[in-house]
Amino acid sequence: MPTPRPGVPVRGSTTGRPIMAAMDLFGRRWALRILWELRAGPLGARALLARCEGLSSSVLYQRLRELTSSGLITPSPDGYELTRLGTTLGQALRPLDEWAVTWAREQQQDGEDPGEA
Amino acid sequence: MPTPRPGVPVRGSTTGRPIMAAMDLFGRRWALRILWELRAGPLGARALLARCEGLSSSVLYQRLRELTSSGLITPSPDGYELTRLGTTLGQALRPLDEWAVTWAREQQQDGEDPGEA
DNA sequence: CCCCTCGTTTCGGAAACAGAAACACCACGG
DNA sequence: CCGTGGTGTTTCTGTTTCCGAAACGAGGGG
Repeated sequence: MPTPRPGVPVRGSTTGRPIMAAMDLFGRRWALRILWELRAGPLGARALLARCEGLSSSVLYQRLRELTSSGLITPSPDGYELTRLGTTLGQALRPLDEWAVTWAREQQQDGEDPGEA
Repeated sequence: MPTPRPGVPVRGSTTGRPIMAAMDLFGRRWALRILWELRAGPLGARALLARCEGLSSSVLYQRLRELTSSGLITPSPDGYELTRLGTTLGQALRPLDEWAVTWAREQQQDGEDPGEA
C-alpha cells in the first residue's frame, strides 16, 4: 500500500486527482486525528499515543511514516510537527470542525437515536 | 461498532466531542468518498459502486447504513441523496479540496518521490 | 549500577475490508 | 408464460488492516 500522493494513482482512483489521494490518505484510521493533535505544536510519539485513546503504536508509526512521506509532518527535536503544508491543512480542516458542531446540534434535536438499536 | 454520532462516546474519545465523532466516521474507508460522489445529486447503489473503483458492495452498504444513521444521507426514489446536513458537509469539505490542489503542486516541486522506494 | 522514560519494532489474535456470488424484485420482449 | 437484464441488497471466504501487549535500544537520574 503506497503512500497516497497527488498525481499518483491511488486506491479507488486511477486518475490520481488530488482530492482522491487526500481521501485515500485521510480515510485511513487515525490519520486525520493525528494531524489534528499536532495542530497546537510538536508532540512525541508517546504523547500522541496518550492523546489518542485506542490508537496502537504499530499503526501510529505507520501513519507517521505515511504523513511524513506525504510532506505533511516532519520529525523535529520536539517530536513530530506539522510542515507548512500540514499547517495549511489544519486550516482547511477548520470548516469541518465547525460543521461537526452543527452536526451535533442537529442530532440532538431530531432523531435522538434513530437507527440500529 | 456503533455509528459515530456527536455526543456519544466514539472510538478514540470518550468525550463524544463532535469533531472526534466526525473523525471516527470519516476515518472509515470510503466514507468521505461516498459523500463526495453524492455531492452532485442522488445516486443508486450500483452507480456508486461504478464510480468508486475498488469499493466492495459489502462495505458500501455498511457505509450507507452508517451515513444514513448519522443523518448525512437518506434514501430517495433516485437512490441515495445528501440530507441538508450532508450538503453543508459538502461545503465544509471544499477547503479540503482546494488544499489538495495546493498539496499536489507542492509535491511536484520539492521531493518528487522522497520516501519509500 | 538500576530504574524510569522515551522512540520504535515485532507478533498473534481480532476486526475491517475486497470480491465474487447469490437472492429478490421489477420492467421489458419474446 | 418465460427468459433477460437492470436494479438493490445480503452472504460468504480469503486477505488486509488494525489492536494490544511485549520487547528492544538509547539516554538520564538516583
